Amino acid sequence: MTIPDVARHAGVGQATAARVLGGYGSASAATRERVLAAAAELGYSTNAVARSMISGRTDTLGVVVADVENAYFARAVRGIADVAAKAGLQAILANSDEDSEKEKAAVQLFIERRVDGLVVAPAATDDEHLARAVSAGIPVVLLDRVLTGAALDTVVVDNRGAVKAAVTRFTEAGHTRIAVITSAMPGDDGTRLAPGADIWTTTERVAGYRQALRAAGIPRSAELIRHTGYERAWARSAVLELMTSRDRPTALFTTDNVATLGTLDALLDLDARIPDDVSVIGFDDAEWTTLIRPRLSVVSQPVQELGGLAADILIRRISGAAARPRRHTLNTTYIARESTGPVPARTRRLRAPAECP
Amino acid sequence: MTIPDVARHAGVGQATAARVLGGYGSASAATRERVLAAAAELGYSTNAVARSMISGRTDTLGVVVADVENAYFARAVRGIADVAAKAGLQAILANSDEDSEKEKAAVQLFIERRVDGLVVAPAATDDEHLARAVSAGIPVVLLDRVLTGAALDTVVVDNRGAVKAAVTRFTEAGHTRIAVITSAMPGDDGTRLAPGADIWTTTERVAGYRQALRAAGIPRSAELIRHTGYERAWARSAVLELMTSRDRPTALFTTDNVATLGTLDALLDLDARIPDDVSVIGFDDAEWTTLIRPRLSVVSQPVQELGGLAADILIRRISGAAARPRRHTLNTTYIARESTGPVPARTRRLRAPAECP
DNA sequence: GAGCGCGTTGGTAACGTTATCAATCCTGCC
DNA sequence: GGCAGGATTGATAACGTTACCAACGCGCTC
Repeated sequence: MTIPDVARHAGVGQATAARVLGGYGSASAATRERVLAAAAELGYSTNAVARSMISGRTDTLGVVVADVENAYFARAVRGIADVAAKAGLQAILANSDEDSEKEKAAVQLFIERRVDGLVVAPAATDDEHLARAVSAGIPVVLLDRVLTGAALDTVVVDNRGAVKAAVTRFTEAGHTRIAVITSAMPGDDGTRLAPGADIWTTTERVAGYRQALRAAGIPRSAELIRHTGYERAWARSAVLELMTSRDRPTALFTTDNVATLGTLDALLDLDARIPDDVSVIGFDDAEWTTLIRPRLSVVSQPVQELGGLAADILIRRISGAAARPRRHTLNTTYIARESTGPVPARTRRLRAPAECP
Repeated sequence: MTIPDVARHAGVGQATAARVLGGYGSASAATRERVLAAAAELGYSTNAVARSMISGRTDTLGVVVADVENAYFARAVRGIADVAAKAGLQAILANSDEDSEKEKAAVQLFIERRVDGLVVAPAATDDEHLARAVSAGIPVVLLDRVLTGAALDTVVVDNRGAVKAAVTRFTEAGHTRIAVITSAMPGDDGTRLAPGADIWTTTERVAGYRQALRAAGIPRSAELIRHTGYERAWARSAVLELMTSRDRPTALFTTDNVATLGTLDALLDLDARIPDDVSVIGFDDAEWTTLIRPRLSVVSQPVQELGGLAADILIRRISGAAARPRRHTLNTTYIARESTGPVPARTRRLRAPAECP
C-alpha cells in the first residue's frame, strides 16, 4: 500500500494524498478527510525508509557502549533513549565490549545507515572513525570518556577530582596503605595496563588516586594499583592475592562496578570485617549498595543525566547548532555510608579460602 | 559521494561500479580494483537507506521492553543484540514503561521503519498492534510473556511451575503464613491488580504460589498477596506494613527484581533476621544476591539465552521459516542459598523505624 | 569459419516518498 | 464585471541503490 494506491482510491492526485499523509503543504478539509478515509481503509502506513531517502534524515541515533548489561551503560542508554524519544528519534544500540575494532565496525555501520547522530563511549584511543562520521555530516557526542585531541562534544564527570576527594578521606583518616582496583585489562603484571586498554575514565581515576596520595605525602607503591580485567572473578582473585600479601592495604578504592563487585566477593571470602579490617569506597552507586552491611560508601554520578545531556547536545547539533564542540562536566557526589573507618590498630591476618577448581 | 560518482571517477558504467561496491554479480579483477580505488579515493560509503529502499530489508530488529535500566531487560537486550549482530542486524530499542500506549506507539514506529523483525515483552493485553506488524510482513516474537490468543512465537520460562516448586520449599519447611510480593500496579487495595496491569509473568507467578499453597492444604488469604507497583520504595512500605501487622507471614516470595529490592529494604529497616525471623526467596538472580548476608535464595532464569533465542527465532522467520508459531519454554533453576529456614518457634515482634518525611 | 556459451559490461527501470512548479479554483475588492 | 492573490491541486523530477536485460568479446567446439 503506497501513496499512489491511496490517491487512486480517494480519487485525488498523488501529490495531494502525499501532502495529507505526510502532514505538509495544504489541503482542504474535504480532501483531507477523503484521503485519510482511503488510507485507513487500505491500511496504509508511511514508509519511513522512502521518506529518509529524500528527506536525508532517519530519525535515529546510533549508540555505542561497552555493554548494556553493565548497569552504568544501561542507565546511560535509558537516559539517551528517553531524550531521543521526546524528540521523535529512536536509538540503535551496539555493544563494543571495550574492543576498538568492534566499535569501529559499529560506527561504520551507523554511517552507512545514515543515523542522524552518534553517541559513543569510546574504547578506541584514536578518533579516525569518528572523524569519518563527522565529515559525513553526522554529529558525534562522546559519553563517559574524553578522547584527547578529538574536537567533539563530550559529556563526562570530573573523575580525577572525585577520586582525589574520595581517596583524601582515606588519607585524612590516617590510611597510608591504600590500593586501587580497576577492571581495565592488565598487561604483564597487574600494575600496568594492556596495550590499548587505557580507557580515559580509568586513567583519570587512577590519576586522582595518585594525586590524593601525593597531596598527603604518601610515597607511591606500584603493587597497590591493580588492573584486573573486565570479569568480576578476576577482580576477586586479584584482591584475594593483594589482601593476603605481606603489608596489605588497609583501604581499597574500586574504580567501577565490576571491580567493586569482585572486591567485595574477595573480602567476604576472606571474612574481612569492613571497615574494621579494611575500608572500602566504590565508584558509581548501584542498587545494592544499601543492601549490604555495612552499606557501601561511594562516589555517585548522575548517569541517566549524562546520557540525557549527550542526547540533548546531539539533537541540538542535528538541528544545526554550530557552536564549538566543548566538554560538559557534571558533578559527582560522595555518599558517606559505613564502609570506611580509621586505620586498624593491628592488621589482622586474613586467610584465603580453599579454592575449589 | 554516490555510485555514479565512483563510476565516473573509475571510468566504468554505473552498473559495474554498483556490482563491485555492492558485492554482487561479476566483475573482472582489473575493474574491481579500479572501482575500489576510486571509491577509497572519493571516500564513498554505501547508503544503506537506498539499499533498503529497493532490497526491502533494513537489517534491523525492533525491541520493545519495559525498561532497559531493569537488569532483567538489560540482559535480555544484550542477548538479542548479540545474536542479531552475528547475523548482521542491529537492534533499535524502545522502552514501554509497562504502558501499553507507549508500546503500541513504538510498534507503529517500527512498522513504519520497516524493521525486519520485532521482539516485544508485551505490556498490552491485546495483540492488535502486533497483528498489524505481522500482516505487514514483519515477524514478531514475544519475550518473557505469553499473550493468550495471539498466534506468535513466544519465549518464556515456566513461571508457574518454578514458583510452585519454590513456594513448596516453604510449605515443606512448615511455613503456612507465606506472602507474595509483586511489583505489578495495585488496584484499590494492594491485593488486587489495577486494570490493565495484569502482566502474564506476574499472574503466572502468583498462580504458582496459589498452587503450592493449595497442594499443601493451606487456605488462601488475600492479605498475603501484595501488588506494590513498579517502585522499589513502594514495595518497601508494603512489606513494612505487612511485617508489622498482626499474624505476620514467616516467609516471603518476591516475584521480581524491584519487589525483591524493596522487600529487603524493609526487612533491613525492621531489623528482621533472615531466615530466623522470616525466610525469603526471590525470582531472578541478580549480581548482588551473593553479596548480602545471608545470601539470597532465588529462582534463576537464563535471561540472556531467552533474548538470544528470541532473536534466533526471529532471524529464522525473516529468512522465510514458515513453521507454526509456538511457545518455547526454557528451564529455571532454584538456587538454594541461606535465606530460607524453618518456621520460627515464636514470631518476634518487629518494629517499624520512624519514618522521616 | 560459424555458432554457441559464458564472463563481463552498461543502460535503464524500479522502490515510495518529498520537493518543485505550474495550473486551477475561489474569494474579495475596486 | 474583471482582476489580484492566496489556497488548493496535480504532474513530474529527484533521492541512491539494486534488478533486469541486452550487448559485447572471447574462447571453444563442431
